[in-house]
Formats: sequence, structure tokens, C-alpha cells
Amino acid sequence: MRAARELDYRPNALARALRLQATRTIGLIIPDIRNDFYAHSATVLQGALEENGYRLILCISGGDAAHDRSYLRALVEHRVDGVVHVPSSPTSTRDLALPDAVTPLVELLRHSPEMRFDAVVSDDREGARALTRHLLELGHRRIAMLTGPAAYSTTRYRVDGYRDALREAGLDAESEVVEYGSYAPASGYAMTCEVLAREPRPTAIFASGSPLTGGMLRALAGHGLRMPHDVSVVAYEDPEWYAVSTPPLTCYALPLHEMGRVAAELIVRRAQQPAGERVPEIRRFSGTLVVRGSTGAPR
Amino acid sequence: MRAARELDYRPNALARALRLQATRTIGLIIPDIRNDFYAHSATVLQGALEENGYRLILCISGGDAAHDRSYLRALVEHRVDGVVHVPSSPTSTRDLALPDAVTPLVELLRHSPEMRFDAVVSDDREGARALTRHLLELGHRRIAMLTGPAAYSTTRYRVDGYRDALREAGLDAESEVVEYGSYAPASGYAMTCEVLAREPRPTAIFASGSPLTGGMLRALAGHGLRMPHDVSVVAYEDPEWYAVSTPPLTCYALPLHEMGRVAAELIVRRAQQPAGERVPEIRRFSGTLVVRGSTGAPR
DNA sequence: CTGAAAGCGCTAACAA
DNA sequence: TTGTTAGCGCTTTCAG
Repeated sequence: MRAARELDYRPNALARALRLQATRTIGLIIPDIRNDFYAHSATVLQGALEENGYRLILCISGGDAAHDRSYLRALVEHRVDGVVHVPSSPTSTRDLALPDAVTPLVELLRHSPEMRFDAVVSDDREGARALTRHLLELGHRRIAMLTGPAAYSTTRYRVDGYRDALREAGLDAESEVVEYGSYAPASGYAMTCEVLAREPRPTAIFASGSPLTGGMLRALAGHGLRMPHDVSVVAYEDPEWYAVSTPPLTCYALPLHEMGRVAAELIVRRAQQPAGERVPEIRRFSGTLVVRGSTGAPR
Repeated sequence: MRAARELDYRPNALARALRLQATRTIGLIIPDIRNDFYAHSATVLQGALEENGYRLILCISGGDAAHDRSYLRALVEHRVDGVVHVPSSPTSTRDLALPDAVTPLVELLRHSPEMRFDAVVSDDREGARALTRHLLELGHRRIAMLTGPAAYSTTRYRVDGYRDALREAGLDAESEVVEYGSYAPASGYAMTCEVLAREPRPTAIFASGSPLTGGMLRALAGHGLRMPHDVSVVAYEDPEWYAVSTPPLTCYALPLHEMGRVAAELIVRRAQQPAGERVPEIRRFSGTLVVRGSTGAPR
């Protein structure tokens, strides 16, 4: 031991992992670290993994399916014990994530259409329904929904929930205003301008993603519209800045903490389980409607 | 090749790295992924490294020096080719980062007091001076500064810059209002309440970190104060939400893109250089004052 | 050009 | 208890 200290010996984790056939490392692939939704999930997941004696390698795919696949491959080659994946698109996981599934994979927040993997997601349909119903109860009848790409499972579920609520209120397809774009701020801006030009103009907007919300707010300010007086606004998820925005935003807050913990548990369990014989497990979490200052009765 | 494809062969990156004595991987340690300052830097750094054929392992220290050291050790044991480090405290790097410096290390955004390593930082003193001078030119004479821990080099430089500006304007130490806390939102909230209780009440506030700024805005709203009418506000750095805040925040924007690129260049160069014989290189970058709606003449 | 072998640093099994 | 050795999967060198 003294010799080790004197020589400043560092065990070689590579050789160790090679010998043990286990790295005690989990890879996480997220589309964008600057999105609070993902950043928060990553933080929570890292904490939960640490408690189980696992390390986290974080990869940022930039929302690009090719990057997604390339990182997935890199992680497999680095022999991580498992991968947690927030898919950028429904095709990201296809092909990859081997048929014999050597490396276990858990999908977080979104899941790929095949549902071949464990998934930890929010109940998007229920959440969108709750937000829309809140607006309907305030008296809004013309509600525009701003969403990301239709290819995302999250987008589809949220649109479904929006429709559910309209239908329950006795509104038909005529009154639906759904704008598909991307979750980028610029897209939120453009979609907002688009729906504001519609006749009759919507009295409320449902923003279904936080970066998009930023663009929407800028567009509303640009049109000189004030919330909730001129237009009511609700948003999915609850990044910190929603509460300090003026006015604070009504939203649907997800139990990200719990979801991260469960994802960690799942992937650790799979990592210690013999491969094969895995029955995919889907865990769906409900959030809570947080009513703040951005919603009110229509003018 | 066909056999490889049929067997779904995956090269073992561990064995490869063990043999080659190089992982083509750089570790990045940041205090908090949810802080846009760090998140943006990480994104930029990852992109720049990728162009050089390097991978990024991201570690989140939670602003805790013990975590910092533990991750630093883990990265060294994983034989990363280099580490980029945003120190959580001045003591993080001490002891670790070996005397004979096997693994090269570049400090980003902040640097440790010994300056034994390469560092890529912003010119905090100049930036704080520019923001303070902007407020002075608008006529403010009582400017409160809200900062993080005095132990951070960034904090110290920013306070120095604030003092420089006051002194240049002929104000003495009497007119300084500096509040030390942490960069957490809750701390921003508390510090704001604190300085608002001072007599005479400051007419302007300088928030020296973005999570802190969120707390400050909430406190101002809680006191029913409006910007820039009741109080002017400036902030260091320019996360996206400053521009969509109401009103948009006057701030000092850093060339994060360039800084990330330079950090990547430095660490890649060091990684390919034989150990020893390294003369630490400090690169300091100036930002730009972005004047927006949160600042005006005092009432 | 193809094939065999050594060795990167570690752990686990086995021998002394 | 202490010491030796095989082998994880790769690359590189050297022999055929």
C-alpha cells in the first residue's frame, strides 16, 4: 500500500472492466442538454445510479437520429452495462439495439413504436387532456395546440389528449387547431404567428414543449398580447423558469424525480439480469396540473 | 466481414483502449447541467471534440468539491486522454491532478488559484465593470451586487470589476452593496429580499449568475417592483431565457462558442503532447454588453 | 500476403 | 497466507 501511494498508482479501470466483463457504467443519450426537461432527468438519473454504485456517461445527440445511433453503437462498444435512451425519433432505436439484445436498454420520456424495450414515460394523453380541460372550464372554445413532430410518440399522445378533452366538451373536429412543427424556440415563434393569423383567432394556446414555449412567449409579446387578458396559455412540463415568467405559466408538472429513480432501478435490474428472457415493461406516470397566472377566462 | 456481420460483431472499445493506451475520450466535469451557462459550454465542447475525433464523457459534480475530486479520479482511472474541468471550488483540483500530471487538464470558466493548468475563462472583471458602468451611466448611484461564494475566482473577479467601475465614477467603499450567497435560485431570492431592506434602497441590482437571477426576479415580483421603472437589473452571462423574460434582461454575453472551441483545441493538443513540459496557458475572453429592457434611469 | 504470438493491466482460480 | 498463472479482446510485430 505504501508503495502504491508513493508511486501514485491508479488502477486501470479499462483492464478491470475487460477482465470483469462489467463496467458498472450506464450510458444516457438525450437530445439536448439545454432543455430543462432532459437536463433535469439526467441529473435525477445520475443521482439514482450513483446510489446503486453505477456511473453515468452522458451523450448529447442533438435530436438527430443518426447521432442517436452512433452514440448507441459507441456505448455498446464501450461495453456499458446498460443504456437509458430518450429517443430523438421513432427510428433511432430500430436496427441498433441488437436482436439478441446484449446491452439492456430503457427508453425514457418517449418510447419507440415497437415497444420492444422497457420504458419510463409520462401519461402524455392524460396530461394534455387535463391542460385542455382546464382551458375549457375557463370558457375557452377556440384553443390552439402547438406541438413538435408528429413522429414523436409524445406528440401523438398529447394531441390525442387534447382531442379527448374537446370531444368531452362537445366540440367537434372543426374547432381543433393543431400546429405541428419542432420543439425548437424558432418553431414555437413561427407556429404562434401562424395560429394568431387564423380566423377566428384562438383565445388560448397550449404549448406542448418548453423550448417551443419560449418562442411562443416572444411571439405573443411581439404581437402586444398580454396573458391572460388577451390570450390564455398553458404548457406541458414545468421547467423552473415557468414559475418566474411574467405571468407565471399554468402547466402540467411531471414527477421527473420519481421517473428518474424508476428508470435507474429498471436499468440496474436489467444489467444484473441474464440477457434474453426480458419482457418489456412500460411504466407510465401521471403529473399534476399547476394553475398559475397565465390562464383566465376569455375576454 | 460477412462473418462479422452475421455474428453481429462489436469491437470491444475497452480492449482496444487497453492495447492502444489511448481512449480518444475527454472527460468534462461541470457543477450543474441545468445551468444554461454550463449546459451550453458542454454542448459546444462536445461538438468541437467530435470534429477532432474525440468523445465526451460528462460528469455532473453538483457543485460539490468532494464529487469533483471523485469524478476526477474516476476519469483518470478510466484513462481518458484529458479532462476539462469547471471547478466547483478552489480546492477541487488540489491534491488530485497528479504532480507529474499524467492526464492533462484544462480548466473552463473558472480557474483554481494555483493556475497550474491551462484555463479558458471569461474576462469577469471587465464584464462586471461594463455592466456596472452601464448602470452608472444611466444615473444609478446605489447598485447592489448579488454574487455566489467568495471562494470562486469568478466571484472575486466580478466583485473587483464592480468596484473598479464604482471607483472610476468617484464612488467610495460606502456605496458598495455586495451580497455573497450561492448561485442557487433560493439564494438569489434571499439576497434580493436582503438588499431591498437596506436603507437607502438600491435603485439597481447586478445579478452575477443565471440561476440566482431567477430567484431575484421572483423576489422583485413578490415585492411588486417593476423593471426598469422601480429597479434596474443587469445580469452576467446570457442564457436564452433572458431575452424572453419580461422585460428582456440587460446582460453581458460571453463568446461561449469560441471558448468551447478553444478549450477543445487545448485539451486535444495536450492529449497528443508528451506529458511534462507543459507551460500553463490562460486564455481570457471578453464578452459584449447587451442592453435590453431591464435597465433605465433611476426614478 | 497470411498467421502466430506477445502483451496492455487486471482478477480469479489454483498451488504452494 | 502468499505467489503464480491464465485469459478478458484487442493491436502490432515478426515469422513463414
